[in-house]
Amino acid sequence: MVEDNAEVRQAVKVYKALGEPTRLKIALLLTEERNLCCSDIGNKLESIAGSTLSHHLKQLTDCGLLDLRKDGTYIYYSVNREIAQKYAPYLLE
Amino acid sequence: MVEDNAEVRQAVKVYKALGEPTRLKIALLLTEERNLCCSDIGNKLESIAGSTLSHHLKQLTDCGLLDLRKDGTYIYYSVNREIAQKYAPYLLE
DNA sequence: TCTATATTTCTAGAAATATAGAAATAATGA
DNA sequence: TCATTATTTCTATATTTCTAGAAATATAGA
Repeated sequence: MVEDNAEVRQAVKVYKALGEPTRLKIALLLTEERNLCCSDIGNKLESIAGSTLSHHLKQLTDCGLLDLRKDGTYIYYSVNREIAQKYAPYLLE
Repeated sequence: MVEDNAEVRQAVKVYKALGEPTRLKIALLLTEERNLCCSDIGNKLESIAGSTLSHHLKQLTDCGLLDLRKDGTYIYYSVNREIAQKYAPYLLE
């Protein structure tokens, strides 16, 4: 029987986060270019409300796939390569 | 900019399929044990309606993650290792 | 302090998804 | 043919998710 442990629960969260077009694009974007802030990301996507973007970034960080670094008013995001490597190395190709 | 090509769309589908606890468990189950039929899978999960299981299996096969082989009344499922390897090798560990 | 900018939280509507019962379809064997 | 079993499709309902506007919070600089 398949266990329902913390690792499986994290896997579900990671895959749920990546299973949405905008979020997968954000993840791919951040593997190409590290340390983008929220508004940089918004500018690279087409017409997305800040609140929507914030919602997506929260899911990507909550599952551990993105790390963030605060610098003044800005928050810079990058892909956590360990988590990406574990669950979705496709992102890193 | 991140392209919105067929590969990215398949990735979204695969991750969406895996981003739900029951479906991830089914995928993990089928990497442990190949060629289970619908009702075998149902018996290994706790209390799930046949129609619900059918719905989940459809998503897993539609995205290419599961292969199926019909034999009489039964349909045997197994993980497509190429797709799993590409998008979620975590399944194969 | 005042202003501007970045980001989040709150809220709500619209769309998508999960679930299961009932009916339908398909295949087998008596 | 009839009964049985496996699976899917149809339908409805409950829940979740996506989206964005408005308001709130946080930081920096004038």
